[in-house]
Amino acid sequence: MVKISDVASHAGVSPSTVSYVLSGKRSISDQTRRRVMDSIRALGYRPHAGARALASNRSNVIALVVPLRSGIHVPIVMQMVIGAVTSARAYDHDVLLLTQDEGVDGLERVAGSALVDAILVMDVELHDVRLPVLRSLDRPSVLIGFPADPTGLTCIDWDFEAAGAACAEYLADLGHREIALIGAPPAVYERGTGFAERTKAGFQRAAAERGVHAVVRPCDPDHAREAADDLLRDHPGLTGVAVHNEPAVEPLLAAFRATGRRVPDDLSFIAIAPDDLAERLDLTSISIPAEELGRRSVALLMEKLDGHQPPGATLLPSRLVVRSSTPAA
Amino acid sequence: MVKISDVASHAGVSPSTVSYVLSGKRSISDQTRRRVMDSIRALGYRPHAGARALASNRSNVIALVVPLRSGIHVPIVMQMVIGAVTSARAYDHDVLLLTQDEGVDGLERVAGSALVDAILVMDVELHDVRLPVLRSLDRPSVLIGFPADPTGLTCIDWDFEAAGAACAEYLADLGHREIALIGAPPAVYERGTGFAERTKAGFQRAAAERGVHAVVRPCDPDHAREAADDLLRDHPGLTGVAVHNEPAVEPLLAAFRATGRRVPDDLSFIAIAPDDLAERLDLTSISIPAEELGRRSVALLMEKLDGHQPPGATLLPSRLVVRSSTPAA
DNA sequence: GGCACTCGTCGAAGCGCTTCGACAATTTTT
DNA sequence: AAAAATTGTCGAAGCGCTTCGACGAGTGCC
Repeated sequence: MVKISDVASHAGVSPSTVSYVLSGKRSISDQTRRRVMDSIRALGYRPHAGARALASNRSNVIALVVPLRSGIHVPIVMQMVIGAVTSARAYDHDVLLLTQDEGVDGLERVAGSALVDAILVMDVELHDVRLPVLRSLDRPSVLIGFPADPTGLTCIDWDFEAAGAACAEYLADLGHREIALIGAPPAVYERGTGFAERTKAGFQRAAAERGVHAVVRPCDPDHAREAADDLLRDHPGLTGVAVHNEPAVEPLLAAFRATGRRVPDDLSFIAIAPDDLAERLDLTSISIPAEELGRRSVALLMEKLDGHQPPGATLLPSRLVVRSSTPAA
Repeated sequence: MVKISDVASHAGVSPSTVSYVLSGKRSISDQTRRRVMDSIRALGYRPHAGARALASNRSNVIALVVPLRSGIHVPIVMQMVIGAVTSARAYDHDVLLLTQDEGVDGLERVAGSALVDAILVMDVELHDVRLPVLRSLDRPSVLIGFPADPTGLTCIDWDFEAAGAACAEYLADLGHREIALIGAPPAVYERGTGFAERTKAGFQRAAAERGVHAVVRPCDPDHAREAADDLLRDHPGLTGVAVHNEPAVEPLLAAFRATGRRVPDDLSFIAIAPDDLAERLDLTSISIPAEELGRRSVALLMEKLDGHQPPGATLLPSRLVVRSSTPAA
């Protein structure tokens, strides 16, 4: 293994000079810098990560805690992971993967042993047991999702309130007077992940502002037909539907079509869903930028590592993409 | 931060003794061990990962390279990842996530800097550019998937040959005389990932052995209807179908039903697919144990880290689960 | 009773890097 | 022209751990 002292001899300087060339923490003459860089390349030198971590008290690794629960949409998680890893690399950091079932111990382990410099937690719940630990840890963290009490924490999430509102506004602008939001399965509302409630609130607020009649109904993907039938029975004038429930999107489309409604002629259909799904089905949608969320969360983490204090709450706007499940404006 | 010398003073022993208690590399009296363990708990001591890596030349971290390509089934990847991470933790190791687009440089970086002790590569292709690097690296690696030339490498994958054969045999045993394997999109065969070919080979071999007429047809999920129509037109006597193409499973089912065939009465349908999909659609299937593949690959890696030489090739058997898309035996 | 072992523990060296203080040489300020 | 500040480099200390050799105390054997 080639070490820093090898590079130093080869370049005719001291090891500390090599270190300063690499870190840029002290000024180095151009000539010296070039000689050192040449030696590094010539010898194929790579700093030893452990030695570096020991001496600098920085591992340049962040932990990423991924959810395991069923009911989450795996491709979205994966996109966020990809975004986070890619972004971390851009900041010259690596990503250590933790699963949620390592729980509180896992966090304490990787933080306590200085394996990682910071922690990114995906899929935070309203009353997450990890919150107190994250607050007490000596390493910065960023949460994806908002807990009930985000005091002292840095959180980021999609702006579901705005997404819900955008659905209602768009449907209202199309001239619909009676619209519905079909949401997550009842269990999700009960677990209180928060996002389902926020979409609903936005939808209802915007509908009220526009003077449009709005109903909200949870929906289990396995009972899409039932949901569609119920809605149409109770609200015969229903002509605009927003769906915030990925697995239920296709069943719901099928269910509405089965009642004889044509989309978009008789029914405007808009989905809050990732782009790939919406594209495949050619649905007007509120896109959920998963990869960007991964990237942005890492950016926040890096700010904290740099000693800055980013805003405690970040809401990522989504944008409405018109496709063919709503009439052309 | 509490360090090993703090524990040592607290327990009234030398630091080296604490280290030996932790590593078990020298015998320690029960009494001393207990005192040391008590001090560790009392002080909340955690060995510094970097210091440990530096002194022991072992980071206790393995790299996991995940694929990014489109066309791979994300939930399966995630399951393998989960299996790998969980298993690694059982061996007291952590997992560093690399994306495939870090490529060769990424491997050299994490290996060269001693960030990781070993490397697990998912989704290896027939003529993968990373193969020479992996061979030349000074750290052990395990590949998930088989390249054209696996010399000097340790590889593991599902046994698709056996899966294909099992399909043909099962269909033959049910009495079908004319059967079909509907495979991956043409592009997959062209890329030469190998697994598609192996399934096909097993299917054809077993069919020949049973004296059953077998056809194989690639299939793009977006053209399922076409595939079904073609097959039925060219082979009117077709009564047994195996599908090795997850996204196409549902479209194909729909397509066959649209032709008037009832499953399983007129047509036996068997899928090579992960359990969750097969369960949801209640299909007889060859299950693909993704999480187990993750676990087993880590087990192989650990063997190599222990200085053993595991077999160069491991094929993971899959098992046939009868559900209601084939007639009860 | 002496010799050869084993057992349990300790001290010290060293893993490869960063960083602090020092210092000579140069540049800027007065 | 002298004093002060800046620049570029070096040496040495030290980050927290593992591991090697040493050694005293106990054990078994002839």
